[in-house]
Amino acid sequence: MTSAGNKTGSSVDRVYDRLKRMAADFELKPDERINESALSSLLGASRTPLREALNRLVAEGFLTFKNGRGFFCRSLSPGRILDLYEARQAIECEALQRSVSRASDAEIQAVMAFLDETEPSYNTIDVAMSLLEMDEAFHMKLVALSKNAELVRLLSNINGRIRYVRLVDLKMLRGKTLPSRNKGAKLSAHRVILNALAARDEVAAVTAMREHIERRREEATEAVRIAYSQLYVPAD
Amino acid sequence: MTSAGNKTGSSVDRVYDRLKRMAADFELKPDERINESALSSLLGASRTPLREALNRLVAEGFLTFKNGRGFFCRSLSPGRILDLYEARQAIECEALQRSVSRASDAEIQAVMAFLDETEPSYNTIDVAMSLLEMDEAFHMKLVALSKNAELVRLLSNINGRIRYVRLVDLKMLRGKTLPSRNKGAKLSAHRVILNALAARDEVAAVTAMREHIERRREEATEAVRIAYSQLYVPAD
DNA sequence: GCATATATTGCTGTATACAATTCTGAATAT
DNA sequence: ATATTCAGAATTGTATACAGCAATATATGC
Repeated sequence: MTSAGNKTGSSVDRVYDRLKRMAADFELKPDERINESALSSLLGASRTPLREALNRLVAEGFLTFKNGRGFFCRSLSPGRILDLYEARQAIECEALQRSVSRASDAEIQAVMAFLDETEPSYNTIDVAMSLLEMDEAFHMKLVALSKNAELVRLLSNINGRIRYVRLVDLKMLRGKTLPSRNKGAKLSAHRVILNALAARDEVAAVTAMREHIERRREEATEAVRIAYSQLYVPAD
Repeated sequence: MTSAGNKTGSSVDRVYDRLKRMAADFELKPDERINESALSSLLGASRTPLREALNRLVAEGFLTFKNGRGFFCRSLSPGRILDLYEARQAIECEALQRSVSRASDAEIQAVMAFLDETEPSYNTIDVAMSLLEMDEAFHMKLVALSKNAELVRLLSNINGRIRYVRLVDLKMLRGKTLPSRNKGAKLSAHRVILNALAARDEVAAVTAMREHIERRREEATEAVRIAYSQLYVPAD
C-alpha cells in the first residue's frame, strides 16, 4: 500500500511486501502468534527490519499486536468482512460521485479501453488470481478518476485485506455464472457503472456501484466460510 | 489510532502516542527530516522502538518515508486537506446510512444526552482544544452507531490527521459565529443530523451530514493557510 | 488425583554496535 | 563566478546481545 517498486531492495520493504502477501493469502494462519525469530530467518533478515514491517502492517489493519505477547495475523470473521465491504462501498461511491464532475472524457475512455481489453479474457483466463488482479485494477482506475489520493489509498488498503476472500468469491462466481456471461447479451456490472459515469449520470452510477458491491458482499460471508475450510483442508 | 490507554507503558506505545500528537500539532514541521538520534534522546527511548513507532505512523499517513533518507513529517497542502475531508464525508455518510437501521432508540438517545451535556459549554469553554475534543467525540459516537469497526477506525485515523487544521478552523468559527449561536434560536448542525437519525429519515440525515462537513471543508482551505502562517510565525 | 506454587524455557522488548549510505562543505578546475 | 570532486561527518539500515516477561512444564502439598 505504501511502497510499490523498490529496486534498492531495502530489507524492510522487501519483508513488508512479502508479509503483506502472506497475510492476504492466509499463509499466516488467523489468530496464530507470529514467531519473530523463525520468520526473520525464513525471510532472510534480522528481527529489527522484520518488526518494523510488522508494525506497519498492524497500523494498516493486517495484523494485530498484543503488548508483551507479540504479533498475530488478524482473523477474518464474517462480521469483519461485512465491515470492510461497507467501507469499500463508502469509498468507491464517494469517489464515483466526485469523478462525475472531475474525470475528463478522455480519462473515462481510457478506463473503457482497459475494460475492452481485459473483459474478453474473463472467460478464457483460467487462473483466478489474474482475474482478481484485473478486477482490482479496474476498481483502482475508477477510484483514481476522483483525483483523490486518500480514497485511492484507502481502497488499496481494503483491497489488500479482503484479497483472499475475493479470490474465493471470484472462483465461486466463475463456477456458477459462467454460462450467462456471453458477451453482448448483457452488460457487465463494470460496464454499466462506467457507462453511467460517461453519461455523467451520478445517481445511476452510484446506484449501480452500490448494487455491484452489495451483491459481492452478500456472497462474501459464504466465501469466508469456504476460505476457512480451504485453510484447514489444503486442496489436493 | 491503534492504542488507547497503555498502563504497561511499553516504550513503543509511549513514543507512538507522543509522536502522533507532535505530528498532529505540527510540532514536527512539514517536510522536515526527522533526526532519529535526536528524537530518541528527546523522547527517552532508543532508536529501535522509535523507528517502530515511526513506521506505524507512516502506514497511517502521518509521516512519509524515503529509503535511505529517513522519515519526514507529511505536509498538509490544501489539496490533501480536501482529500481528507472528502474521505470523511464518505465514511460518516456511509456510517449514518447504516445507523438508520442498526442503532437502537436507546443508543441514539445516549448520543442525544451527550449533546445535551456538552453543547451548552460550547459558548463557555474557552480552550479551543476541549471544543475540538467534544466535536470529535460526537462524530466518533455517531459513527460508532453504525456498528462498523472499520468505519470507526478510518474516521479515527482521519480525525488525527486533520486535527490541527480543525483546531484552527474551530478557532476561526468561534470568532465569527459566536453571536448567532444563541441556544434555542437555531438547532446546531449536530442536532439536526441526530434528529433526522432518530426519526429514521435516512435522506435528511445524510443530506444534513454532507452539508455539515461540506461547510467545514470550505473553511478548511482557509484554515490551512492560517495554520501555516501560525507555524512559521509563532503567536506572541 | 487435583490444585497451587515454582522452575524452566522460549520469546519479546530494548539498547547498542557497526556497516552502509547520504549529506556537507571546502578545495580545485573550468 | 560556477560547477565538480572528494574527503569527513553525520545519519540511516541492520545485526546482535541481553534483560525481562509470559507460557508451559514440573514439582509439591493436600
